[in-house]
Amino acid sequence: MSLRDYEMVMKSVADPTRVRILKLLESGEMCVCQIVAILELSQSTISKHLFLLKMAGLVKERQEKKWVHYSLDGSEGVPYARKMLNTLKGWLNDDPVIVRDRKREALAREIGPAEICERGMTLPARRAAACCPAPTKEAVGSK
Amino acid sequence: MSLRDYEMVMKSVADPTRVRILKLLESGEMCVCQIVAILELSQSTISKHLFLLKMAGLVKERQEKKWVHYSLDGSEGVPYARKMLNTLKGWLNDDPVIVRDRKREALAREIGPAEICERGMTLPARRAAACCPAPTKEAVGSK
DNA sequence: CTTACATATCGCCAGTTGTCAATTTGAAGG
DNA sequence: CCTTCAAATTGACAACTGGCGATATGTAAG
Repeated sequence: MSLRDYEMVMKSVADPTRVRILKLLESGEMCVCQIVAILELSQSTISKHLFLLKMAGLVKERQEKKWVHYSLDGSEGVPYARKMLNTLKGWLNDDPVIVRDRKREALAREIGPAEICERGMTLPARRAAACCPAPTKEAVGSK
Repeated sequence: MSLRDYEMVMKSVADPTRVRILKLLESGEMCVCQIVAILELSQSTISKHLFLLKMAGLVKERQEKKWVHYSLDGSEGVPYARKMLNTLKGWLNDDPVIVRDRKREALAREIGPAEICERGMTLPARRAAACCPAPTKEAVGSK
């Protein structure tokens, strides 16, 4: 609750990659492999960032089967983290990078961790608009 | 208003030295030499930090005679800065480092920029509690 | 016990950051 | 014009940071 804690929280949220992760988790918990696939950074890099976010009290983890799911924390006892998570929810929502991440996030949530891991932690091309067995429409040319 | 601006503001407030400066300015504008004297860092270091804070929209400057006075900015148009300055006002007020700075700040405001600069940007010893000629003994243990 | 696999950790490298000493800038006064 | 002096700028250097590949860890399955 002193300068040290403050610094850890603020340095955590000041990094662009970490804030991207936090923005992803705003809509619910997420598997490590999903985050890797969305952000297109190496698995070790994401893992390190998640560790720092956890240390700062910004995220917490939950293990299920062989996947680890992260979600926003901001519990009592970490007032700086709590406040910043809340503030962040109203920020950056129309930033181009965040918007792009959100599109990939939607895709990642659709297909789930299992398939993402099978694909080597990648998303299936960039068909955010229309996809594989496009049931009714042939809206392929949109964007 | 995008990730870039966000990053500049957040990295600015994440640094311990810069947050100490911001906390000093909460009680009013302050001359560069006063900040140097209070924080006991080199003049060039303080100057660089002030530059970064200014770039982020967190402080503004005002020239008077041969001194430059800095004060909190947080005007419209820099929403991140504005919000963070406000949030900061409620934070760190009982942190030991900040408390110590505040004591030295009081002294620096008493004697003013002119005398501080004459003294080579230093404060007259630490008589915040009791000092040099320690007149009576009872005031020492107040803390 | 061994294999497979998702995640964590380690070691390394390049780029950034915070600090200081030294110098430059620029305004006020002689 | 020249001096003075507060503040800004520059250059150097050590420390820290964010990225990656390689390896270790731990869990689930065979």
